[in-house]
Amino acid sequence: MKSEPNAFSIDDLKRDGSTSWTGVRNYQARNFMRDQMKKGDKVLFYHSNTKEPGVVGTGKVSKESHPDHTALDKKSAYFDPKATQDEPRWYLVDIAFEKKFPRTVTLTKIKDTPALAEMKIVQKGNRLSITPVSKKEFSTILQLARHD
DNA sequence: GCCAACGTTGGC
DNA sequence: GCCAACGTTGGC
Repeated sequence: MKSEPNAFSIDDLKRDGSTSWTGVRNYQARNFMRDQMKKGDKVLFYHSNTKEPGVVGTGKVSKESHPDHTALDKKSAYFDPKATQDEPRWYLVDIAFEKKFPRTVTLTKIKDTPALAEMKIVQKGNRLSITPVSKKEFSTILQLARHD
């Protein structure tokens, strides 16, 4: 799951303990949260649009799919006039903090790691903010977080 | 700040 | 239903 650290960083998640993943307004990303992500599933927390983009830690799904209330809030930057109480249109999951890596597993590092060549994040033009990660990829990232 | 790669919108 | 125009993402 990508987040811009300016908006919400791994440190924010650590501070808050958990968060509702608000603001996703892309159908594919929404569908992953609504249909695929189950309680207890682990997630990689990725910092995008920053000096050193990469995976900075892990979290886990603490609450499965429920409506993203910010879509109904006129004052929210994420307000969507097409969303209603009955048809919320946008869904999210809650993510609990697990750990922050001692160092970032950078996008550069990921690109240099053959075992991670299939990760969606390194594939050309992939701008999706939420993408599935295989168990193998997940454990490879954890290893890279421990040593080079 | 640039720009490639998308996704969405809306006229037709 | 097509597709041009527009907006956004996100690495560099």
